[in-house]
Amino acid sequence: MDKMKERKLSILRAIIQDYIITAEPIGSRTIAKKYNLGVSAATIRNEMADLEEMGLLIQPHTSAGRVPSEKAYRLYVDQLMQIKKLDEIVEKSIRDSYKQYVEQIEKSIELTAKLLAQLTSYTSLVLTPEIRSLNCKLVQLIRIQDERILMVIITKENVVKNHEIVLSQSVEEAELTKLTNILNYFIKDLDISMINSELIKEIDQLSIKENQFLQDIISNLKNVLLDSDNKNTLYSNGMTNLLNYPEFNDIDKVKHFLEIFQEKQTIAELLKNYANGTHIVIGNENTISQFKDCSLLTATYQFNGQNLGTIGVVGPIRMNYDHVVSVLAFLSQELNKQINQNRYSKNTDER
Amino acid sequence: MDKMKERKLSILRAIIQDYIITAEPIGSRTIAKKYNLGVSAATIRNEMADLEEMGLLIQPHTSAGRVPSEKAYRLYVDQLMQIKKLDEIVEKSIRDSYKQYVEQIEKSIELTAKLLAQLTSYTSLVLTPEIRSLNCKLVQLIRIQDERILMVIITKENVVKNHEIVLSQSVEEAELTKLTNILNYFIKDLDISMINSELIKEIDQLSIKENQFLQDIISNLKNVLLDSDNKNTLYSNGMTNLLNYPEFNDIDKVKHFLEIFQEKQTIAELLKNYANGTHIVIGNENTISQFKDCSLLTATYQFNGQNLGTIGVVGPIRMNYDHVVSVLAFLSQELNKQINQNRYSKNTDER
DNA sequence: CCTTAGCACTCGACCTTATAGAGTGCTAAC
DNA sequence: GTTAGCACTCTATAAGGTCGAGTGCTAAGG
Repeated sequence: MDKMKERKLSILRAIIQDYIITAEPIGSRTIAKKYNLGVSAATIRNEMADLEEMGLLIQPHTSAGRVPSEKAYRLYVDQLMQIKKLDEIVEKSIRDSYKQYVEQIEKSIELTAKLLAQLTSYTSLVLTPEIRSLNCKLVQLIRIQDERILMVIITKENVVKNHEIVLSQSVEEAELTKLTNILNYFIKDLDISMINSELIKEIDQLSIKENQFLQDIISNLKNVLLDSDNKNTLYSNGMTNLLNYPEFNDIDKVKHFLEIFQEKQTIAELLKNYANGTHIVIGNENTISQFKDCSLLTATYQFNGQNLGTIGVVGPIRMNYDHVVSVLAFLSQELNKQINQNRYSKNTDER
Repeated sequence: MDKMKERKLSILRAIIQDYIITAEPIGSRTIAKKYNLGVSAATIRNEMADLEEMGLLIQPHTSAGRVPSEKAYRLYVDQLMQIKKLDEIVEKSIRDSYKQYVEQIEKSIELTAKLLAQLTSYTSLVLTPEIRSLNCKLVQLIRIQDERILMVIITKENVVKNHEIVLSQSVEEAELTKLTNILNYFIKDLDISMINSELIKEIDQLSIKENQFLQDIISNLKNVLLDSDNKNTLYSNGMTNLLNYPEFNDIDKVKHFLEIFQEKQTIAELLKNYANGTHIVIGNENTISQFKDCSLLTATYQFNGQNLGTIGVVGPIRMNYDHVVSVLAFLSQELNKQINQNRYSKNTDER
């Protein structure tokens, strides 16, 4: 009984692996010949009929071979696949490419998107850290012109964010310096959630005008940190990679798929649902209609143990899951190293 | 003689305008019926034969109608087309959308890309200002950590640019403030080309350490202003729009076309060739192979009379030239207003 | 001499039909 | 339980046929 089941699984695995490569329905003969399972095509045929009954295989039509169902892929990724380590040479070359961007988070993240697409031949999705999840290290106010000022926010993770503010009245250079100092005195190392009205009260001893400025600025700061416009952005690469796969031979499908990439915010929102651990989302398990014909694999990267963002790959359901999982694991690990190295040294021990 | 030529041109215009809409070879009957030229199909047939001999029309095969050649489009845009003003209502709604981003150059430019794509149903290309062409108003140095500092550059046009610098040794807060002041004293209102070694000599009276910092910073500043990595970036919108047109029904064409959009720098370089006035580049007149099947229309936007960047539209050769020209003209004009308004008021009168 | 109606001709688009072959399910023998 | 054999199914591909839009040419008319 168990042995039989074993054989069924072997056959299923063979079919899936073959289909991932060929994208064409697999017949019993093919399996019997290519994979040495020690049984004849007829036996395999019987097993395949069983597997079909179990909802794991689908026959496009009577006289065609069989194709794995989404349920089969689910089974495959949960139980059947064996993840291999990446090639040493590949790993080395990846590490080398990261080296050129040491300490440059943004660049490293962008690179990750490029590498993901290159290494998998699918489409990569990489979410940048959401600034609300970070901790302010420093806020600098710079006078642009009259009542327009630039607010530069630097987080502990050394992520930099600019934001222009228009105040209700003109501000002088000296005043701004003072405001910057006050702001930093209170804000330094604070979590966003602690920047609240109490803070404003604490600084009531300032002149009315300065107080007004500060309120303006703080409300802007909160907006930057919390608002939609400044949410995490998405890097994506290799959109055209998918056009190489026969499942995207249909122009309408391509259009439907590419359109979602015009609205990157939607994808960003989606990825945020997978903000911890790794996920494999197959076909109709996807909530976004554009991804119903695709599979999405995700992993995350961290700073100081805290999740910063999600990296992922979209491809056809007939995806090389083993390989993508390896690539994601390795890249997320390298990106972690890249972000975390040397950062504990001085300023970030307290908390 | 001249009258005959007149009729030929009318027929050609009719064919082109019809083909722009239908994308199908036009027969003599169609022209005779749809466009009241007062002559019979037979006459038109004769004229069409002439036009073909002149290289202005092409017959896909013997028993098909005729299609305009690229030469015909060239003639059309040079002599035949009549540009109409945009609809008042449309113009108003465009102006309204700009209003939300008053004084925010970057946002306004992004909006322009979006509007261009929406209004034309083609793909838009919008180049941001190249910072080298701008004039520094202010440079602010912010200490991130140890020897890492952030350089924020603000130009007269209020374009903001960040750049991280790693110095050869650690720097203190106070030192950095001093350096910022020195830098600004010299740099203010200077054209990039004037930030040179002479400047460095002028400040030789500083301590060796500070001098070293300053040299580091200035060389970095020059890099930002001149280097490839900081060249103008490209906004693009409506890439999928083109998939609606029958000339892009071929997956391979789509792939070929979309691939160039992965390498935006190439397109940016291309657009820089059209940095003044308006241009219409038809089909094989394009230097980029990906655009050989397309036409590219460009215009520019200015600050204080100086060209800042290029805006453009790519679409099928069978493009609605009249309309695109109108849209480009209007948007470039509105973008100009948006950028130039209120900016002369205070700081930018000298020069 | 230019214009136009008439007509035979051309050729791709599309539909129909025929054929080949991959793959199946079933049966009977091992 | 496994396997060889075989009739059957169904798609993909090719081949042939028809239709119609559009042409070029000719000859008649203003």
